[in-house]
Amino acid sequence: MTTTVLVCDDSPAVRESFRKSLSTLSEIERVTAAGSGEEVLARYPLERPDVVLLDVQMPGMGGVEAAKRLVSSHPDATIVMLTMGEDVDGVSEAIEDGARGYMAKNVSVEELASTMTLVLASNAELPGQRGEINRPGGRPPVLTEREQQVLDGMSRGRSNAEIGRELFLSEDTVKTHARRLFRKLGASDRAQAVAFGFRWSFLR
Amino acid sequence: MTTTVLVCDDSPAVRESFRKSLSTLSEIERVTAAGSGEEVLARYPLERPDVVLLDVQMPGMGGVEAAKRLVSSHPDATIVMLTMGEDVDGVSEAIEDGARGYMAKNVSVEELASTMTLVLASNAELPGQRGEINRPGGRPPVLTEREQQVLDGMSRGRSNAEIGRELFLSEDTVKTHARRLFRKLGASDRAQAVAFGFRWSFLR
DNA sequence: CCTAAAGTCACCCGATCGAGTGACCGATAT
DNA sequence: ATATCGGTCACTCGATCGGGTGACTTTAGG
Repeated sequence: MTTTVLVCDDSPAVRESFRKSLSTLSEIERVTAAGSGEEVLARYPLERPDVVLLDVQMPGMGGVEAAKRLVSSHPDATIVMLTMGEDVDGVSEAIEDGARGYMAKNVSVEELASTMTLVLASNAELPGQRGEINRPGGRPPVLTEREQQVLDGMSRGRSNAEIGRELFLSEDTVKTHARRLFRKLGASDRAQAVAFGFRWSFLR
Repeated sequence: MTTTVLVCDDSPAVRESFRKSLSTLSEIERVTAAGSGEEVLARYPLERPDVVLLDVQMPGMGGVEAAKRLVSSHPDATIVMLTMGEDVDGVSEAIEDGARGYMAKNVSVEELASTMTLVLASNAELPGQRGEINRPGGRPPVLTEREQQVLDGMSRGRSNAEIGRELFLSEDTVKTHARRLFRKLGASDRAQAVAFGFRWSFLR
């Protein structure tokens, strides 16, 4: 399954503890560790772990803030909060912001295993394969020929004017198709449109 | 193999003739037809045929000009020029511009078959799989962590300022990483950078 | 029959981008 | 010992982008 986990806690002891426990689980392929919320935000896009275990209380950016920012930049991130026990308020806030669950730091290996299984199972409700996960929700949008041609031009680094020249259209017309394309894909700019184009297999 | 061919000739009779002949070849999956150079340029990005058969002499945009424009926008296109026999000058010009070969319009089915086999075989010298073909030449560039993070942000539709906020960097710093990223990928803007990101598997 | 969708083109406007340049720092390589 | 590379930040400038709006036409659908 190549399941990877990113553990974040300011205490090296806790990180090592989780790393060791997680390594004993057969479904976990790789475990990496971070010591701060900032580090999590920096590493997430590089490692793209399947699950992030995030301590609630940390110096600097707390786990709740880190969860919030992580969710806003990566809505598909799977986050499980770690708590010592008494910060119920922070946990519930993080869960409202998108964390999938919580767990006490002093869990047994058995509890850890069942929690991870549960979280990964709920992941399995999603399309499943990596690459499917990044797809925006809902059914694939239907693009017109023009929209596909414009998207294709964008992916080749062409400006709207250049695309117009290639397709024998005015730049303004290209912009109209581009605007409709963005709406259909839910993209905010051409870079994101190209990304969605690949994820929906409009581009190769 | 799902090999597809796009035939372009201003004469419907010639188009139909090639369509029929090509259909008898087992390695050809699908044949589509166009009646002008403009149509070829418009349809290519939509159909992405494996081979384009292009008549040299056509009203409006000639086959040579069409080949030139097609190659400039799609360097990986495989083009075979079709000639009645006397336009050697145009054929050689098209070949210099990127066409893979030429063929007389009155070829027998056997000659057609051997030419297609040859062209498809020389295609096989390339990486092979669709999706590999679109990769820029050379070895995959080595991106730094920052460059990957910036690329990731771009694929999510973030502006440079937003990426800066996510990574705790100034917008100017993000722009510097973006510029270096473009250089390494050979991209002219963020949309193309994202496209290359997917093709090099930096993005998913 | 009329509406909706797609295609075409135009004008305005503020935000963003990308190029170019220069600079300082630390680590690594030569 | 010095050069290179990656990371950081700043400033300028012209080009491009994306939003908003409106309008005309054709085709398809209800």
